Amino acid sequence: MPELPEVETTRNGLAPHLIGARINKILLRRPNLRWPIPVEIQTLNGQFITAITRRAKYLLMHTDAGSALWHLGMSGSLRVLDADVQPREHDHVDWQLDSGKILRFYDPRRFGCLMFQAPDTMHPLLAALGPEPLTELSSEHASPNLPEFTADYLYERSRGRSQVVKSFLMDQATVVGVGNIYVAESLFQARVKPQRAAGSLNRSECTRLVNAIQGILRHAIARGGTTLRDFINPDGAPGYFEQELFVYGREGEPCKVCGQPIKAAKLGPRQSLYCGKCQR
DNA sequence: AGGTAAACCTGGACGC
DNA sequence: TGCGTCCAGGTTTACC
Repeated sequence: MPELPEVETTRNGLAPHLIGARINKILLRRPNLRWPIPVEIQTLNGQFITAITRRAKYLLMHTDAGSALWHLGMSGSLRVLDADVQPREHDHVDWQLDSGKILRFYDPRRFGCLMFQAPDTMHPLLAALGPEPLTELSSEHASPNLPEFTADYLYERSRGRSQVVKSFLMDQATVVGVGNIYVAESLFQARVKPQRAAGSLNRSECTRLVNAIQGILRHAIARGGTTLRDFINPDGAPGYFEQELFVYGREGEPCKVCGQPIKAAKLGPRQSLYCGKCQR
């Protein structure tokens, strides 16, 4: 489901409810999501949540005794509810808080995860991630020696790569947070065809791509993310960015810039939407 | 080492 | 109405 803007929207919605709250009980309705939920997660019982941060598409909830590391996968969502709200099917995890609220994780496809990160360590899942695209939102959990996400960085990193630029940008080792929606929108705005080889990008195209990725992610965050199917923020509101999509989900519809029908191609296993006239 | 395919899951949309 | 097929916002793992 969620790309960086949806995870950031979730973080923004959760923070006022969670920061300073005490975790009274962690209820697991099943032992595993994508992976087994480690028993150490119960270390967080009785702890106070001191901060909630995001690294790539992961959310981290911190306490003095360690941190919870969440990923929402394709269909996961986190909401804060009154404690008497009955769980639905696929409501897999509840945290009961001293405020009388519960933090509830819902994830039908179970591609999400809940892991434990010990104090002053970095979970292996975070180790190979590339730079954050938005410097103003870069978390302190990124390795200090990561490069900045700039046109120079993108240009140098793409040299010699035969991989299509769309897959290259979705690779979380290149830049984090960009998934299938926002890569399509960014490539459109930068006027770059998704099937181009990454190594064929010139400096000016790298500049356009960095600007497009940053601008679109910022704009989507300001809109509360994109709601397709069932994304809602922790307070139950949808995102409003889908009204501003130029190519994603618009196969056959006229390009909002030139009027040509939007095309679809399979790149790797995934659908890629683009305009054959505007993107070169 | 880089690149690709398969794997993990469920639910909804579609065609017959 | 029912069943089979395909598709979906992600990422790891196993292979060439």
